[in-house]
Amino acid sequence: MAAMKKERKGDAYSASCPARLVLDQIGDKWTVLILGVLVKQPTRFNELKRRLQGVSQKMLGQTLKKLERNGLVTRRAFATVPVTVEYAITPLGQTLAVSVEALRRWAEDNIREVTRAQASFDARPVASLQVNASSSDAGRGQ
Amino acid sequence: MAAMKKERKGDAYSASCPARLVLDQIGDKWTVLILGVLVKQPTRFNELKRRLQGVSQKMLGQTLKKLERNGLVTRRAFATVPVTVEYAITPLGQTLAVSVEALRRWAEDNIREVTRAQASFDARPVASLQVNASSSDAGRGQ
DNA sequence: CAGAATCCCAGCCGATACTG
DNA sequence: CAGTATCGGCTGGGATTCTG
Repeated sequence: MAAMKKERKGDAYSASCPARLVLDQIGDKWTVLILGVLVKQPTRFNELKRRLQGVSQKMLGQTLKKLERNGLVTRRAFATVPVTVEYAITPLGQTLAVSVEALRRWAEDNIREVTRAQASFDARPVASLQVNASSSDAGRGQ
Repeated sequence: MAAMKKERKGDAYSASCPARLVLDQIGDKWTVLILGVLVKQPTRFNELKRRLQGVSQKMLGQTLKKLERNGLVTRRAFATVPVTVEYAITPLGQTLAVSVEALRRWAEDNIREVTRAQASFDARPVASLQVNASSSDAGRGQ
């Protein structure tokens, strides 16, 4: 019981690092957006679906369940005529949302510079790549 | 494999939000770990591979190239006998690393609470679901 | 040593259909 | 309204092989 899990060599880094936990949670396509809505106010399922244009029921439900399981959002069901369910962010979820917000700010502050770097990268000659190619091919780098 | 730029109406939310940019960059399996190594000191390819136990050459090279393209790391090649290549984090990359570090701290600070939430979630009765009856479950009301 | 190219599987995610 | 279940495409990513 007191024994700690010794990690396998292959997955060691990932599994042992708590950072994995966060990235597995927010790394997907919708979590951050959902959090972004819920941090403002509690929201019902379909309302959420409406706000996150493009999300499927499956992914919305799946992501919400994951968030709920991790204690980041709560689910409250009301026994109204057509069932009503409201999702709300938890205090724990709010603290996460803050860190995520920092990331979003970073993106907004630096998107210009990143875009510039990309353009610069894409524009360069790709030196030291096949010089005597079989066919005359300028091979545009990815 | 080829990177195609294609606008789709379904991805509008994602594409328009700069937050997507960050998550697309750090949401993968290795970026954060690579950044974690490079933020301490410049590192060669195989040294990097050694530190990130479990990464494949493909993913390491791919991820490094993406980081380089986004201006987060630099690549310097030395014309030594067996070629030597050193990767280093850029100032821009360092600012990102700071935000990522915040996320990592969040994870470390809250992993206990998340784990507890998960256990609590997994232990609850799940009303109106068929019982598989493999072993008696003490339904803890929540 | 550094990296590109290929094969292939697991999982994410969307579209659709069904339930309560 | 609020989900769940299933099928299928796409892609992330690991193992392997080849080059300079």
